[in-house]
Amino acid sequence: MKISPATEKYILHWGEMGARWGTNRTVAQIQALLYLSPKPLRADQIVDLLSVARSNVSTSIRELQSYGLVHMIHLLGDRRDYFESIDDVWELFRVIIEQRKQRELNPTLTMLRQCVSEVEQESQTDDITKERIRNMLEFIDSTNTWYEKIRSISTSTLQKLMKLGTTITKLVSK
Amino acid sequence: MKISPATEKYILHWGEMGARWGTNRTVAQIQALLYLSPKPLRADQIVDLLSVARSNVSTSIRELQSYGLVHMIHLLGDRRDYFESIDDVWELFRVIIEQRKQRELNPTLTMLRQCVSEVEQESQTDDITKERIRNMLEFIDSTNTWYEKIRSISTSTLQKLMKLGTTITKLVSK
DNA sequence: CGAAAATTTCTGTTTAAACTGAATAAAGTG
DNA sequence: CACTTTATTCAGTTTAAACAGAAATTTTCG
Repeated sequence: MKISPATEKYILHWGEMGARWGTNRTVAQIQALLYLSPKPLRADQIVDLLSVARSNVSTSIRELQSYGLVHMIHLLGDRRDYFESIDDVWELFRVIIEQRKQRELNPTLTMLRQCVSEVEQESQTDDITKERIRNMLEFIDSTNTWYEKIRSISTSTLQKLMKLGTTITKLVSK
Repeated sequence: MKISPATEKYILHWGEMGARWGTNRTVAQIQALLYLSPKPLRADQIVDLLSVARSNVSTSIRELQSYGLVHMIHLLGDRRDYFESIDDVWELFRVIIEQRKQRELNPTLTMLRQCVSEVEQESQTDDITKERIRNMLEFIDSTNTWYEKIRSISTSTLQKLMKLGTTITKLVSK
């Protein structure tokens, strides 16, 4: 089992991108590797393929599992853990959206609600500032409900929606 | 000029969140401060309000300007630079979307297209792997065109769209 | 129950980015 | 055209996260 040039390029790029999102390079590389792999992989195989420490693989996989992007499976007569990534890109998308909601939107919503209520008491705070906080709350709130809707939409509907384009605009604008 | 408890909470939270996205704490804090500020601020005021080094403010503002989130303005008879953030949340959203497209989607699209073409030559690569790369390309491609559409939609239409909910689903599913 | 295999936890090291303060440069002003 | 104010660049320091390797733990099986 070896990594081909094209798959290596994919994995390396994914690793760089992972750093832009919340995670680190190794976590993203492992996800990419598992996504591309036609069969589930063991931790020691990942160690060989990506040349990272066994301990690093262990913690990275845990992180991926906590995101719900990677699952552990077992084979009969083999007590070692095997791992596979979600392979449906639209399902991947849904899971990531859900995670971002949990880790970013929800805490921000809580904070903004507190700010809106606290800032009302503050006579020293400018009205414009108060309104901006309210506006941001309203926006994040919209984003939040949007996320919730996305999650519940079927893949085929999602596909159609994203490709629909400005057709939708006409339906809404009037 | 001072920061109130509620606005401080906002700024600190925003700083933490910024770290989850591409940027660092200070950059995000400055954006939050400028967003909340009813008047444009000078770099030295930001230094005082956030207690960071002058040089740090300089580089952070440059980053924010490069994103298109913050603009420099001048007042008559005052040669110092003043800065203000985009204050319309929907416009903020549009600008951020555009940036993410530029910095993440476009390079990834390029990489994926290369991978798809290169992987065809690779007889050692499993068909499943090849298909997964194609699927990812198709997905990122959809996301890309979706981004482009979002950018061109007016704020009021966007607001309606996001609040619409599953009504849309019915229109599409048949 | 003890040995072997497999995995996780822990500690110390490495690495990369963020940040500061000083030095430099640029832009007005008297 | 010196002098002051303001802004940027640069070099070194700090900080935080990623990572490796060793130690410890857990699991499985004879």
